Parts: sequence; structure tokens; C-alpha cells
Amino acid sequence: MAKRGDATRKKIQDAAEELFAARGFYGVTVREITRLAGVDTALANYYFGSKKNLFDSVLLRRAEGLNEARLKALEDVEREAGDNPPDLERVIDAFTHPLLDRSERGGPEWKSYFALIAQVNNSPEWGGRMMTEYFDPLVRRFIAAIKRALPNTPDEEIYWAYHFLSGALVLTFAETGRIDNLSDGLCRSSDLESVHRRLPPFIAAGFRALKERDNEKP
Amino acid sequence: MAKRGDATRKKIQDAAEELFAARGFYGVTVREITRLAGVDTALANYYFGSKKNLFDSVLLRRAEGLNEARLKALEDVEREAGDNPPDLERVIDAFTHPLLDRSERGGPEWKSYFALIAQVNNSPEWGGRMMTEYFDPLVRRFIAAIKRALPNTPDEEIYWAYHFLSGALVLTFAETGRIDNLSDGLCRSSDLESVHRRLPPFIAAGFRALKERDNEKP
DNA sequence: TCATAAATTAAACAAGTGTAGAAAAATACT
DNA sequence: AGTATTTTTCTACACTTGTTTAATTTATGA
Repeated sequence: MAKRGDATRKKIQDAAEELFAARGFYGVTVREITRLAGVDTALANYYFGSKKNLFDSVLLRRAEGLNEARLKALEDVEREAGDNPPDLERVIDAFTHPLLDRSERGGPEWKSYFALIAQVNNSPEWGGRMMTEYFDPLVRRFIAAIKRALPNTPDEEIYWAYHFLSGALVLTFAETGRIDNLSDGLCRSSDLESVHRRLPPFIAAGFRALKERDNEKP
Repeated sequence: MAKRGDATRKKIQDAAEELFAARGFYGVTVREITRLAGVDTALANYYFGSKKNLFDSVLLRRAEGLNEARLKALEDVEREAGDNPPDLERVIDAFTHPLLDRSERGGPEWKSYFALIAQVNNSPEWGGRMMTEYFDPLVRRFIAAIKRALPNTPDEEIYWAYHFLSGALVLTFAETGRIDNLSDGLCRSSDLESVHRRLPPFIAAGFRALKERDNEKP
């Protein structure tokens, strides 16, 4: 049931999401957040207890639904494959597409959220702990699927390849405008449809290259 | 000629590097930096004018020598190739190896520096501007070399593939411990030798996959 | 050696920090 | 209706922020 304070709760989270995404946890003050939300300063602590709790709640808010959608996408791929190994490219697409799709079509809140994830992911302070906390169960499911798609590839190769995938994907969400500068406008950071088309084949080829390289050894 | 205050200058930069790398620009105070450096608080402003200038100087300090070494590595690859297109994998290795090598063998200051780069790179606030400022000329040289290595690949594909390379490489420097958790200890974030072996073939295969994919179209 | 410049210290500035408590207003429930 | 509960406001606390200023110490160079 919708409670009374839910509207202000959401206003605070929305404002916090936008500002944390732009300047990180320490770069934003509680007063800025509540000012942007149009509510009194004390309400941030009233609803969330502390700035840190507010930060956590912002990260958690979208993580759950997101992971459900990604899990569902993975299950669809696996169901289609039946007893055969699933197609690697489709597994990677199930992993990335729900994210890219929301960032492209979900409105500016999603863009903020993913930009925040991009910062958290690459910070020593939050990167290991928080990503593990919010995304590990799902990621382990995906890695298991990738292992089935590449039955002859050693685990070590799989994990490193996943690491590369993760880095490439997450940088995309930062939308720093770097590729715009480098390409003199030919490519745009915000064009996630371009990423959606290119990332799965790019990464899948990388995965397979590690496998082949390893099989050459003996 | 070595001036009188150079020692304290360096002490402040070293402390700033370590702390900025851990918690970012806003997560660190000038007093923390000078305390760690063992000097008076006012000296940070005496030598660098402002906290922001200190931050910039820390980023710039290692960028120059680093880019020189990478440029030299690229030139070596190109010289060996002569008039033929250079080998893609070796171009990528020239791009990444000087970084991975310093992080692995250059001492903890280099680890801090790269962790800082990892944060800056994925932040909307600094990512576009600063990376462009400090690394663009070199990156453009590398992209030109990659284009020669892949003469039939459209520019757009090259830029996106470089974007993926950049994300994968830079996440490595964050050393968040994520891959350690995921792999239950099989892989270690700090094992950059593993990255050095795997990243070039992984990325090279990705580049080639985009090319092939594009040629299939018509 | 001694004036000059550079480096360091200590103290203070005005502004901003996260958070808490008591009073006021708004809503819910019987 | 009127009591109880939730939500909002206002004010304040104790402390930290980046930066500056003036005084003091240290080293330089003729």
C-alpha cells in the first residue's frame, strides 16, 4: 500500500540519484539534494537515517528489477537452447541489452543511475563491495551460462573475459563524451544503440580468442 | 636544477595521489593530504594554489613520461612493420603494456596513480575533459596505427572498439577485488601479468569481429 | 657577513558539513 | 468530532571545509 511519505521519499531519491551520478558520494551535500528535491533538509535524515543510507537506497532501488529482467532474458536464451549449449553472443546480449535498453529508452533517471554505477564500479572504495552485494548472484548465473556456451574454455579465461566485458560495458554508461572528442563527432557517447549492436559480437570474439589461445599451448 | 621546496612538493603530491586514488577529489581534504605528507596544511596552497590545481598536477605528473614510453613502444612496432600494416595485437600491446608494466613493477605510487585514472575516467565530471586533455594526442596516434592494421574496417567501428578496449583496460587499474570475489580466489585483481597476457588477443579478436560483421552486411 | 628571498608555521577566516530535537502542520483513524 | 500518528519545518549544534594572512624560520648569493 502506498504510504503518505512515499512521494517525498521518491523526490529525495531522484534528486540524490542525479547528483550522486554527476559528482559521486562526497561531491554532493545533503542540502543540495533536498534543495533539488524541493523539500526540507531534515527530511533526508528523517526518511533515510543518514546520507550513506540514502546513497545505498539509491543504488538498491533499481538493482532488483533490473536483475529480474536480466535473469528473465537469460532464461529465455537458455530455454531456446534446450539441451544444447546456449549461443554465446545471445548470452552476452541478455546480459547487456536490458541495461542498454533502459539507458536509451527509460528516461533520464536511468541514465543517471547507470552513470552512478559507472563511478561506483571503478572506485576502490565502493567497487568491490557494493557491486558484489547488488549484482553478484546474477553475474554468477551468467558466468555459469557462459561456461556452458564455451565448454572447453578454462575458468580462469572466463573470469578475465568477463572482467573485460564488464569494463567495456560500464564505461559506456559513464557517457563522458570521450568518444565524441576522439572521433570528432563521428560517434556519440549517448548512442547506446551503436553499443548494443557492437558489444556482443566484439566480446564474444574476445571470449573465443582466449579459448583458442589456450588450446594452442600444449 | 633542484630547487629548495621540491622535496615537500613531492611529499604533498605523493600523499595526494594516494588519497585521491582511494576516495576521489571530494572524498579527501587538504588537511588529510598534508597530514599524511607530514607538512603544514598551508603548504598545499603555497605550492599548488588550490586543491584543484594540486589534483591536476598529480594527474599530469606521470602522464607525460607515460605517454612518451607508449609512443616509443608504438614507434618500435611500426618500424618493424616497415611498409606493411602493423600487427594489430602488437599495436594493442604497445598501448597497454607500458601501463600494466608500471602498475605491476613500478611500486605502489603507480598503483595509486592508475587507480586514480580509473576513477577519473569513469566520472562524468572529469572523464571527458581531463582524459582528452592528457591523453588524446597519444590515443589519436594509436587509433591511426590501428586503422593501418585494419585497412578495411570503417572508422566508426574502430572508435567503438577503442572505447571497449579503454573500458576493459581502465577497469583493470581500479583493482577493486571484484574478480577475486566472483572467481572465489581463482583470479586476483592485482595479477596484471594475467591481464597483459590476455587483453591484447581478446581485444584484437573483438576488433576483427566488428570488421567481419560489417562486411557481411551487403 | 648580511640583506634578500624562499620556505614553514600558527592562527584565523567565512562558509558549509551531516545530523538531531522540539515545535508546528497535516493527515489518519475511531 | 477529536485523539493519535505521521510528516514537515525551523533552529541549532559541534565540527570541518579550502584558503589567506602575518609572523617566523631557514637558506641563498653578493
